[in-house]
Amino acid sequence: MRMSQLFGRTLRQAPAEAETVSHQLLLRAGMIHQVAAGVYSCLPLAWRVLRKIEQIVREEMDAAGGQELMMPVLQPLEMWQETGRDVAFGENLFTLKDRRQRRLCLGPTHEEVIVDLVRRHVRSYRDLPLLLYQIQTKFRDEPRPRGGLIRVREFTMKDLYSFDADEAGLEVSYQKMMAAYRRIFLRCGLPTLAVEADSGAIGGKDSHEFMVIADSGENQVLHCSRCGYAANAERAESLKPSPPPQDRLLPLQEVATPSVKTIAQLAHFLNMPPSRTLKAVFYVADGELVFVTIRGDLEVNEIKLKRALGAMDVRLANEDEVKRAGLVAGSASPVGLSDIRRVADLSISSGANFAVGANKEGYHLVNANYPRDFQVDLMADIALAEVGHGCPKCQTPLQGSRGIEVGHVFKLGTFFSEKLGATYLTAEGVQKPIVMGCYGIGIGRLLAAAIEQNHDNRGIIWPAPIAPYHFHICALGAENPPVVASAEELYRRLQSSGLEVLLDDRDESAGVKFNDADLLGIPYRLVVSPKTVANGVVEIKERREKEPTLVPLEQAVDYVKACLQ
RNA sequence: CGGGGUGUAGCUCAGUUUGGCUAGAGCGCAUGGUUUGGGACCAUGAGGCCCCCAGUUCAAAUCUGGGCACCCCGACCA
Repeated sequence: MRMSQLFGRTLRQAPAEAETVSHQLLLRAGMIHQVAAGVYSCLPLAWRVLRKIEQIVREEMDAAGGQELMMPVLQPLEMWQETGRDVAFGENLFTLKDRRQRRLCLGPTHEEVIVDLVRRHVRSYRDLPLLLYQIQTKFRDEPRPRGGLIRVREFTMKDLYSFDADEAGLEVSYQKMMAAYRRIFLRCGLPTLAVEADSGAIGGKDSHEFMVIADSGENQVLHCSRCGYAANAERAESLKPSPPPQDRLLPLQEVATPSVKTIAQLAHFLNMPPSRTLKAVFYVADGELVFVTIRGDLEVNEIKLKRALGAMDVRLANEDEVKRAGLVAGSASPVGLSDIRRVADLSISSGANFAVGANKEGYHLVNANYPRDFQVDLMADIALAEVGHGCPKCQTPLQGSRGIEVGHVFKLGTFFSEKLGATYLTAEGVQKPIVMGCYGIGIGRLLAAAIEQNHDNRGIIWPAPIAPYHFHICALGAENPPVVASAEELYRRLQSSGLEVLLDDRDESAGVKFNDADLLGIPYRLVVSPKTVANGVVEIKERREKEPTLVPLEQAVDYVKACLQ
């Protein structure tokens, strides 16, 4: 490709709306253009990268036994009503009506469609296992698109679905995919961390996210440097710090605590650490007010709470709802309460003689102990794991990082096959639901993550396997006939050797060409100038390196080919 | 949905507080010339629905009301 012909223009300054590095560089390199919030056009350079990533993904999916197919974006809403996921997705689902007023949606994912397809074709255990995938556009009306290609409303995703006869089969498929994912990200030049993840309302037991560690990541990841435990903070377990030991249980006692509202104030007022207090937090779970109690030094993890309650939707209660339930915010506790659902974190039984609210404005109780002084309806781990807590496996303090989720694998179990009647006959002639898994990779997000991970202050540094071109020839002196002739010949020779080459044949100064080359981040830069022509050499520099190598012109093609090995 | 912010040339931004002549700068773009190893220089030029609608006024980029879009934080995100 000739730079003089390439569609897209580089920018010296990044548009003001871009904040994350990948977003800025994609805009400055002229690779993407925003059409609406979370909706982008990809210009030729970006499209080449996306196709390369897709191809790597495709090869690995095929190698793992996957079969590629293609399903529609446009889907009848009825299918979603059958599984109840129209409600689960809620506003995130783009819906529309056709001319006959039939309701449709733009697929945010394809479980419904593929299960509908598979149930018509799979009859017997002999038809299993099956691994089917597509690389397809998805639509999700995200509440807040952000970070350029990091979080968008229309995006390309590879989604593979596994169909097995039983849990053991699912485990095999799951491990195959985990291994394939590792290879994919490795081939794309991206170090990733597989972390335990929340599987959501639908998912089964196991789920892993593949995280690219980057400061711009949206996810908090906790990991243990000793045993390798790693989990999304949404789901991580941890050993909490121990509160001061208590010799014996003391009698419950009321104390006046004028204008004490927060845990910090209470701890200060009573001169005890927050870990000797219990805090009350009020949530609304699927419309029902829930009273949540947790040790004062810990935070509630809403996702764990949601899972513990088996709720579709959990949110903090507002002031009104709290008042109407007769609760005293700032002085609430489960002591003496019974007409409301009470949930507690396991931490309330680690420690003793807690300070809690008296359910009376201006008063608290000291020496509250579970279960002596109060009961709960549900006790579970609903605490947010934090950096510094102990690793649940080996007790080492957990470390934290930010991560970009580029892949996610789930064990779905039989949720969809049961809802939609996807069954098979066992060798014994028994009808059973198919056991499913699903496995996604965001192609565009992977591109963005690759930039987040591979750049310097001059621009992008593409990992070679996904670079839009491998070689970038800078012809310095576009009006100098020997230089032009030499650059053109080099360009032809590289191309006819099957190499992907970008030729900067523009009438621009050396500075402009070098800066653009650094910005675009092609792995190897080849300089042809009056000097190199006079010496019969070409100057070859790796994007990551500082110093170039001089290579005799006649050896250039061989040298360059060897670079790619 | 809550909080904050921004909409003026392709990009970055001034001008809006205190209404007033033909709306500006830098970069980019076009043409010509001089340059050519890290974003060169000179000259000339093109380019504007000042986000939209309504209002106030002799007069609105500027004031008022309403709307829209985009960005950031949070909520949310099988």
